[in-house]
Amino acid sequence: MINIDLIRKNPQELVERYKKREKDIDLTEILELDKKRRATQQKVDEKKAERNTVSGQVPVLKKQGKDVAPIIAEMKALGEEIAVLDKELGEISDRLNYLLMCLPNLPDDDLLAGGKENNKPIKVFGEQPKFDFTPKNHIELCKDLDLIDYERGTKLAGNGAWIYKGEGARLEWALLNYFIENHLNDGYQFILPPHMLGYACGLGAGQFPKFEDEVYWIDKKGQDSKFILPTAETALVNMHAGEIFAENELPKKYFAYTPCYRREAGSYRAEERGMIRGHQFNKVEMVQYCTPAQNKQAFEELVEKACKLVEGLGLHFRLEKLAAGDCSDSMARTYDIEIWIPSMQIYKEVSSVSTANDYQARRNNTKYRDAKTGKTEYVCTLNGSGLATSRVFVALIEQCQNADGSITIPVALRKYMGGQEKIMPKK
RNA sequence: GCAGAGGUGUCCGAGUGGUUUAAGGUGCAGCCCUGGAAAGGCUGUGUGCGAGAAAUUGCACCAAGAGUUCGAAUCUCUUCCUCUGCGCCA
Repeated sequence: MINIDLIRKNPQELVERYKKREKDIDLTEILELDKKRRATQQKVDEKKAERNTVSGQVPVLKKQGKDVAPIIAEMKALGEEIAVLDKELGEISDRLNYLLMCLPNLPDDDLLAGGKENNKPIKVFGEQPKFDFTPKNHIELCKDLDLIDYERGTKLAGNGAWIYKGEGARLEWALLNYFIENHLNDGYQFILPPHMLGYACGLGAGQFPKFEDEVYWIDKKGQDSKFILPTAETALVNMHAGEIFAENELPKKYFAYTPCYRREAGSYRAEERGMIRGHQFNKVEMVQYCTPAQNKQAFEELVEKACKLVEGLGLHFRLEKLAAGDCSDSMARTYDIEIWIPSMQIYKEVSSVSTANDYQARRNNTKYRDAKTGKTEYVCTLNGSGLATSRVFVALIEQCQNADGSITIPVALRKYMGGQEKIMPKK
């Protein structure tokens, strides 16, 4: 959520800043409603103040033997006036709040304007592998090595579902273990959150109302229902909703493993077969809560951690700074890690590291108490995948394949696979 | 899922319609006392939305929402959660 003071003070400047996101935002209704809300509240407050004082005197007057009937009648009329105004105030506030909840985050100043086309590679790690044989794509490899069963996955759960089996399951699990151990070593706290979350979590993370139709609802869509999380961020970023941290508790560093469940409605394309995009994929997610002063360093730390994980697998990838329009609506700044998929001749996102600044904290009311001033301020929340396994899996088996059809397991994963060095084709 | 008991501030806990600061304690902060500390004493002590240059001040908040009433922590309804017991458990 955007600080409404900023909107009051300089709406035109905000409109300009949103243009970097290629969004035309009209703030006039918000400004009008805000004015109206304050005026109405003032009226209601005055009338309530009157009712409080007058009603409070009733028992006193009664004791003195005075006739209170006229006062009660008067207050009844006043009460009806209050009810009308209160209802009006409620409607104004609801609408205003809804509009504020729909406003995207402000992009950080140093971001380039525009969309995807203005994303900027910052650093390239490793080199594109050269093959002196005809490399297979990951679907062929998974079938020949019997790692993934696509047909039966579809039989069980339809399009966009697959089954990890045998060494495939083991490789996936090894990746998760490798990530987890890394985060533990860096002092992050391991969280296994519930997968079914209440509506407030989606709203607090900034995913609702916009993405209400992109998640799976348990029962029915709506505020009194639950949805299955599309990323562990949704859970992690709401754990401290409504709480006030002491400044010395920050930064707070968490990571969680969960599958991520997404409808991905209408987003499939022919080239995204296999495990490039599925309704369920595994991910380890990192989240930090920190003060605004710690924000920059926390962001760099998360980027570095994500890079280190891919680097440790010896895979070729690049780090990209996203242009304002390509950052998701809740985020002020995002760096993507994109991994090389040889068969597609393209880099695909395996991690997205972002800071929301105080945008999410304002939505779910997460604060800290400044040690010097004693005042409460909103925290900053940051998140980064560390990492999403399904695409790392794809890149890994494609980049590490050999002429004989086997794949070489990265050294970092071997201890999670009983020391095994290669996965050999069956036959 | 059924039945009973609950949900009050940092925490403990009183409060079952009214003299309006939600008692009292505890914790925390400041001050007094002390050579220093403990004990003791005094003062202060939440969040949100408004008004005001500021001091200050209005409203709201006793799990959440709705209702009854001149007036609700207190009464009614709905929902959520916790505890105890029973039931269910692929």
